[in-house]
Amino acid sequence: MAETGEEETASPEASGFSDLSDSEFLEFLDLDDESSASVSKPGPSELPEKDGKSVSLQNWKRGLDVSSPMERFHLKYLYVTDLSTQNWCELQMAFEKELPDFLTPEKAAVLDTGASIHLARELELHDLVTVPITTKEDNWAVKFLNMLSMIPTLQSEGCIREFPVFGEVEGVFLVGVIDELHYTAKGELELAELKTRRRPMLPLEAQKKKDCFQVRLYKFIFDAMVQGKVTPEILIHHTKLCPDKPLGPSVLRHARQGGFSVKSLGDLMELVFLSLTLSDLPVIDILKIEYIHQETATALGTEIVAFEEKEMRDKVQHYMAYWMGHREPQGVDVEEAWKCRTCNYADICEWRKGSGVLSSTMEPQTKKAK
DNA sequence: ATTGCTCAAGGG
Repeated sequence: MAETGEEETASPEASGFSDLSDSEFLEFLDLDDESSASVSKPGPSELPEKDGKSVSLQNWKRGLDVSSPMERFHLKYLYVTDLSTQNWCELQMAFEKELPDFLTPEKAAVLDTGASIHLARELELHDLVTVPITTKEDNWAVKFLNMLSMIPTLQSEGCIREFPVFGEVEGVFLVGVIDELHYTAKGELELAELKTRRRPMLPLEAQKKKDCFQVRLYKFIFDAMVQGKVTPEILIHHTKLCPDKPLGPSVLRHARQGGFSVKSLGDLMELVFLSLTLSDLPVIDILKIEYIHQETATALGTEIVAFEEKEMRDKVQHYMAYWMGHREPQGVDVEEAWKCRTCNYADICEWRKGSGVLSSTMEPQTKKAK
């Protein structure tokens, strides 16, 4: 299985030895956080609100007019986990998108351990090969090549891990990765999502809710893909990929080694589309979440999740209304205010002050005029 | 140039 490795082409003096060998195994995935230091924040802080008149003088160049979060954050698409984070707390997710996140070391360590466990599981099934890439086209090409190698495995009822999914949902393009797909003894296609936990305890209800939402969304997107609803045109429209842009040499080499004679990204997209729709892949029958303890790998619990498409779609629609700029972001309900205790943005968040608890107790007798 | 723009999930 191929894994993309970023290559610095921007700095001319580093052109010599920056290549990663394309057969390098990924032994350490520790991403250096130093790159986040150079994030330039497009200051959304100083928008002059003026007097409410529509600022729609069409030829004002800069986006002074109101824009959706998708535009403000310069997003062409969202990750599935963006929406599950949004399920946890919409405001926290919004803060994370606009401020470079400052994870505490403890939190980072838990995430890191989780990532390692997931990587170890993936390595049980196949080796990883690093393919140097320089463009987003290369990156998607590698993703497609991985899919092309996994689909036949799935078709012959094998087990695959880290399967990419993408598609348009409620007008917004979503990109994600399914942990694992396999068939049960009864021949049903089962999605298995692994969640590792720092403490050997069952997850709280709020955690389960979020995880259930995540796997339902995966099924929704995967099903749409095998049903031919996700076309190359839709993909290109949202991602602005250039199907004719030449692919990097390492990607082309990797494709050839995989037995795919493709010249362009467009070729690959067609191939993936055909493979997805002509392989007789079923929709996902069963959604399963497994919780295990990080340190001991002890099983903590297994959830079989009902699809409940209607509820899931209503939720997505509500979330997308935020992303499209149709409504303001919301914080958690009072009964979930405990989430704020571990939130990095609690001190700059205005939600708790303005919501429920106070406003109801602060107007005691104004209504009792009889 | 008026310039540009994404590896997803990782856990609570």
